[in-house]
Amino acid sequence: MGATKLSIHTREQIEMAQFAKVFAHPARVSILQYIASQDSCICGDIVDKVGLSQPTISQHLQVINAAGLLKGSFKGKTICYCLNVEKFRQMQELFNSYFNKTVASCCNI
Amino acid sequence: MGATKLSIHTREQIEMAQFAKVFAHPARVSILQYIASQDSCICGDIVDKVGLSQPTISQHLQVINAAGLLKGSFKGKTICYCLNVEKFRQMQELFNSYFNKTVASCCNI
DNA sequence: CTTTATCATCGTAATATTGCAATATCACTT
DNA sequence: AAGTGATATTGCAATATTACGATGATAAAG
Repeated sequence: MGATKLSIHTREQIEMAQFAKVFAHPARVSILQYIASQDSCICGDIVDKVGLSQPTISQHLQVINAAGLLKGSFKGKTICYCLNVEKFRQMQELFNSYFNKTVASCCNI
Repeated sequence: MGATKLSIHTREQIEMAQFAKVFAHPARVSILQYIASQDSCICGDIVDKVGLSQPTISQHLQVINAAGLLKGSFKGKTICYCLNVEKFRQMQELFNSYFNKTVASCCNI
């Protein structure tokens, strides 16, 4: 065993986990910060900025992209990585909604 | 090789990742929802509710606890797992702050 | 003091993640 | 067509995570 049991969880719980996984590594937190901080979505600079090798950055970008949080043109010499702001906002809503629901009632010891 | 490089990241990025890791597994999302939904912080029922073995639930609880999100009396027959609402709110603030900062400026393609 | 119920811990197997070197790909230039 | 620069893919080693059975610890009940 070692693989996550998905069948016992709800679609919402799995979705939360998938989004959270994006931020569950400091490199990806850093990458997203950098992408958003640049008006002109520079790409290869992420490698220099974050301090990991190019293949490793590429791998992290795939994880972020798989969650639908990236947007832009992915072909050509200079690839433009942009934030998918719409998706990002949706995710923010999901987190906030979950957080607010969770903080509902609790025994106060 | 396998372990996360921590030295190249900021304290904030690492903190974000640590909190996000809590929600990066559907079982922990489910556990937190359950704990918060019960006024009386019942404990062993989590095992029945979530559908994983008792040791596995215990392991997940440790991860949540390590992030400081749990509170209560941890001794005796009936252990009372409660949400650390204060810490939870702090975390929510951290996420919201990060999200809002990140959605700042981006090329619009 | 023994039993019982409730959790935690240990040990272990299966799988996933992280990171990099080497290599491939792909578009543009010359 | 060959070269160049930028990114993706592959393959591998090291480590982390997930899950569970077995066992240990502890408090309440008998």
